[in-house]
Amino acid sequence: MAQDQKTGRPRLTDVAEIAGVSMKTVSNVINGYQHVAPRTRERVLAAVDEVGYRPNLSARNLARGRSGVIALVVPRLEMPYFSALAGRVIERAQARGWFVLIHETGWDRAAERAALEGHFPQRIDGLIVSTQRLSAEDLRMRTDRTPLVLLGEHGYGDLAHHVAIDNVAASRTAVEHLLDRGCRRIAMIGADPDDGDDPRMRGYTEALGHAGLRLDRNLMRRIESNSGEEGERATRDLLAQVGEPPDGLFAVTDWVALGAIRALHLAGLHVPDDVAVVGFDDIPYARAVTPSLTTISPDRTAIAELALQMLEAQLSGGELAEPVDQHVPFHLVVRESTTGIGAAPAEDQEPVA
Amino acid sequence: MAQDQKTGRPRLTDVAEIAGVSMKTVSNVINGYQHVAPRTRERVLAAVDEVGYRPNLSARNLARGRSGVIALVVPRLEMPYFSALAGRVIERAQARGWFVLIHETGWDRAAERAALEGHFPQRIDGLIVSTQRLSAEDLRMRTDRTPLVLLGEHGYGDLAHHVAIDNVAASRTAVEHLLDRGCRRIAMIGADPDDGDDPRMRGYTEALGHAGLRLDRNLMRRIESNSGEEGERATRDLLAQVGEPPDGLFAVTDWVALGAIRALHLAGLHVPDDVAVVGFDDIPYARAVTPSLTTISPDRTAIAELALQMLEAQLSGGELAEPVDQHVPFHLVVRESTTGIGAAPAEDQEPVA
DNA sequence: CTGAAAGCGCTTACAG
DNA sequence: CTGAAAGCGCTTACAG
Repeated sequence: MAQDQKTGRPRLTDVAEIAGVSMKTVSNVINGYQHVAPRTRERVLAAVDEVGYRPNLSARNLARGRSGVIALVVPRLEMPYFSALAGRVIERAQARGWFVLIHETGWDRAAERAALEGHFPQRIDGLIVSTQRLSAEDLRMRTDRTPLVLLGEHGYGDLAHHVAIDNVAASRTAVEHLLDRGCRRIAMIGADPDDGDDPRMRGYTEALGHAGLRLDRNLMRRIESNSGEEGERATRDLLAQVGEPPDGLFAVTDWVALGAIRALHLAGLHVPDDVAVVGFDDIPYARAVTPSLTTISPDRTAIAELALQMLEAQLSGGELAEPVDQHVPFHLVVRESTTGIGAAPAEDQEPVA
Repeated sequence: MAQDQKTGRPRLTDVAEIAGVSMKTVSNVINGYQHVAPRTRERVLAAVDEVGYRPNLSARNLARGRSGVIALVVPRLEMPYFSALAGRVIERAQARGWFVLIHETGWDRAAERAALEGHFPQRIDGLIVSTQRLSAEDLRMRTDRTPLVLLGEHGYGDLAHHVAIDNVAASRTAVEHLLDRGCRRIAMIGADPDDGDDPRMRGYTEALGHAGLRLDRNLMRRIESNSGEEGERATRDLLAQVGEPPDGLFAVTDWVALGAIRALHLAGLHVPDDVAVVGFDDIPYARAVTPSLTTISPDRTAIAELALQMLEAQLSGGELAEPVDQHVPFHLVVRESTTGIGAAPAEDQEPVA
């Protein structure tokens, strides 16, 4: 049997020869095009199986005028939320024969804008950007026409495709859980009380409102960045300034929550007996720390899958080609930081390194 | 100016035309081949700059008979050690125009062996496997000839290329640090006392030996997997069985250390005042938890870079083509779990999500 | 519903 | 040191 000259692997031609059809027909079958006689299709598939044929993606992409590469832009891959997200994006992309070019911006605004303009070391077919600093203006200014999907807290109306959980509902759920546990003085670390557009702030406000509690600005703290250090600082400041400590605390991210817990700890407060804490993101550590962290868990697989579908749609001009804002599911994971140590068992049953 | 028919991007031909040379010459310059007249090279580079030329990797790989893809095989990407490693491998691969196909085995032995045999959804040019369960026999049985580099604790002599830190020296360093802090009853969680080949066990043994301390088998605990849960269980068992608790504890991984700390905590022991703890890996969480974790930090960038170099060498039949076992640097990061809370400040200065 | 042929943008012997 | 030409393995109008 004739084979790939350089690699010894079967080629489309080999399959065609065995099946007794032309290359075009094999191509049609492999790419799932219509109008192939059922019997022909079967013969082709049998031949594919027989020789173990796998398409050469370089050749395919070259012929199609595509690179077969999409870029995923994140602040820093090493951070748990983004590595977990990247894992799912890579997985869903692989299922489509795409590779993912990971690109880190380091939270740099200019780097994020450059990414929007498609400035990558190689040509890409699509772009997924997970970041918070972009403005609507940045999007309007964009000249590059590479298909784009935005992830992250904020949507941009019809300026760009966007996938996220319903952050308002998720925050409300988190705060309602604290209310259910009997908390009445609930602090919020990491949202801007003056930003009416901040979805996590709105969820917090709504939950307290529904419970008939008044907002206490002394219990809300802005932070410079979603870091543990900032969470710790903001919580320490809060404790120093309010007479009576809060009995519940909602942090914008798990990492901020870990910092907040550290501050509570150093102030001699017990979690959750003195202060119950809820985070956001469900990073792997959330279940490994003591106390393990109650948090909002977004469906990352759904985020990745939907983002990839949106890219595909833009490439083919299909249904999802027009910018849309879509929500994916989330759920609250209840752990020790709101129920008490020992009440919920440690969950991490998988070996880890 | 003529351009890529389908994408509008400049091609090699365009550069050649502008520079007034043949495609071959441009190719020589771009690929850094010898014997191009300096003035010709300059003209070509100027033309490359002028049009912003970037090679089409699909075309290059097709012509070269390569896929431009290497596979990275890990148990689970989401686990911090592996995501951090993957980040570095992706980075070093990108620098060479390679893409990384991430492949998860879920700690399944059969999946690991299948990976060794090159069973991937697409053709790959090289294989990096980070896992612990492979045996020398698995390696000898291997029929696939794809260039391979192994990562992880164990080397395999001349059976395969291998990159790692010196695990014996690293463990010794960890335990010596505990000795320096005055610990005399040092527990080891996660090594097999009966496995003389276990490098982390050997480092532990050597350090105690040098200090003139005798080994106490009651202080050594095997675990089923490197999970927090197992670390917690083993530590709880240890505390229940020894009369006097240890004053120091060395865990095979950070995640195991987090579990151990949880057990100590629940037993009413204070870290580090009652028991000082050292982990291994320096996962991002190590610096975020309370107390932050003293640990061994392997140079992951060096691991990734060396692994890529070894793959390149095998592909080109160069110097590193013969299987070698190479070490990369590590260092001890001293944090609160051995020095006390507040003694070392929280380090995470970067915003995280 | 299927075939024959051109073309995607590179690299690489082969010549000079 | 450089050029002209074939070839990598696909896809895709174009014909039938």
